[in-house]
Amino acid sequence: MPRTGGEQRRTTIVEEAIRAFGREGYQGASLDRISQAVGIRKQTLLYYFPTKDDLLEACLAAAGQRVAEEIATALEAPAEPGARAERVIRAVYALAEEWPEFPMFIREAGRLGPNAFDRFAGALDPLRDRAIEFLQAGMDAGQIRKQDPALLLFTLYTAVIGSLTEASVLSAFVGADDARTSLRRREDEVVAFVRAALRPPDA
Amino acid sequence: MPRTGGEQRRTTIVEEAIRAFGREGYQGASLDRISQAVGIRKQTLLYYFPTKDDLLEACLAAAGQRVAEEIATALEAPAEPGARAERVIRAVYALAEEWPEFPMFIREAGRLGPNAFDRFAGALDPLRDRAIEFLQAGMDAGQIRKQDPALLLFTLYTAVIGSLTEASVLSAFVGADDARTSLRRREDEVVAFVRAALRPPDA
DNA sequence: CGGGTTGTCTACCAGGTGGTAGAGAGCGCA
DNA sequence: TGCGCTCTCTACCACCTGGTAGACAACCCG
Repeated sequence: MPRTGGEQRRTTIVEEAIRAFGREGYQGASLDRISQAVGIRKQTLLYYFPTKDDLLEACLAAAGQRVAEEIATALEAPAEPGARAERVIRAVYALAEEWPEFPMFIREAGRLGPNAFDRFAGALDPLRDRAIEFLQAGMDAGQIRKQDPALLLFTLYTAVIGSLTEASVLSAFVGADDARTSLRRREDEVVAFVRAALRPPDA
Repeated sequence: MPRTGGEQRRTTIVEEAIRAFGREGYQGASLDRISQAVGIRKQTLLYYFPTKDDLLEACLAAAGQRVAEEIATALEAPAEPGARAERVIRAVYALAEEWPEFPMFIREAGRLGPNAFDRFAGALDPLRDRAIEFLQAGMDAGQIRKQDPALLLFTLYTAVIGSLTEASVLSAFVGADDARTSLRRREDEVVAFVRAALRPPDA
């Protein structure tokens, strides 16, 4: 009954939907449960987003925009390649700490096929181009191990997202050891891993 | 009508179910479509696996066993740490080439929570222990960058599985460039990445 | 005050889901 | 031959899914 009104409601729905899609997957999440989490009826949700796919679209766009903002902020200060990569990773981890389902949702976006992922990655296109140029420059200057910069970026992406989303695997690997499975430990680990992987052979 | 009989049918169903679960996710895959792919009615499938969860269980066990075999074979010959890691990665990639839905299914196992993943990883427990001992020994001998071996193994896992399963992401990063997105290219990339990440700082 | 727009609801539906009940066909074995 | 077991099927069900239709209420603006 209470009328919250337009834009606020939309963003609340999108946030809750990202949580649900991240936790249960796109197919697994139901409009009924999402709307219940928001505190409205399913038909109210369908008033804002006429189909489930429309809702997904809005989530992808919102997530892409949010991630792009965080990364852009992290890249503001200039730095040496390794430090720059580290700053981006830590920004993504900070986002994941504040919003645990976020990385899972991004992974789900990848799972849903290129179309879905493009809708997410649209906002990140300029950042990707910057990253590739930057990696290439680092390689030319001998600061980064030489190889295809786009593929390197891809592998970096998978390592970071994987370390954020494969919590079940982690607990199977090291046991339910809180001190070792904590986000902070994983963050430091993946930062060290990436720094080592970027290092040129003679450094 | 044709009676194929017991064990053969079971394995056929499990193979097809792994494909379906990998492609569409556990929730997204339906017993109806799986049985149709096998060429039987849903109720015949339910005769072999009384519930969908029973079917999942069988898939997890079969997948774990298969992966354990491949890795064990790849580890038969002794080798220097980097080469050993490379051999394991190439073995997993060979399996993925022969059976594309396989890595996706493994990732889905991780997504379904620790319980599900443990059922998959049970067969891999001894290998994990071997891997950790091996990494530790390599660190002690100065052949591998020093850090928590269990966490390192986890990060290696995420990098390899990620590079195998995030195909949509890859095409968004480098475009639909077949030559660059090919399995072979990704394989070489991730091998180089891992070798670099394992290298000790002074090598 | 009054009419239109915006927002939220109840009621309902067709189709797909995992799962049950039980009939019958083919087989091995006495 | 005939009994019993294994296997596969048809028929069915309760439930949940995404989505439609339309009533009704609150707000803004003249």
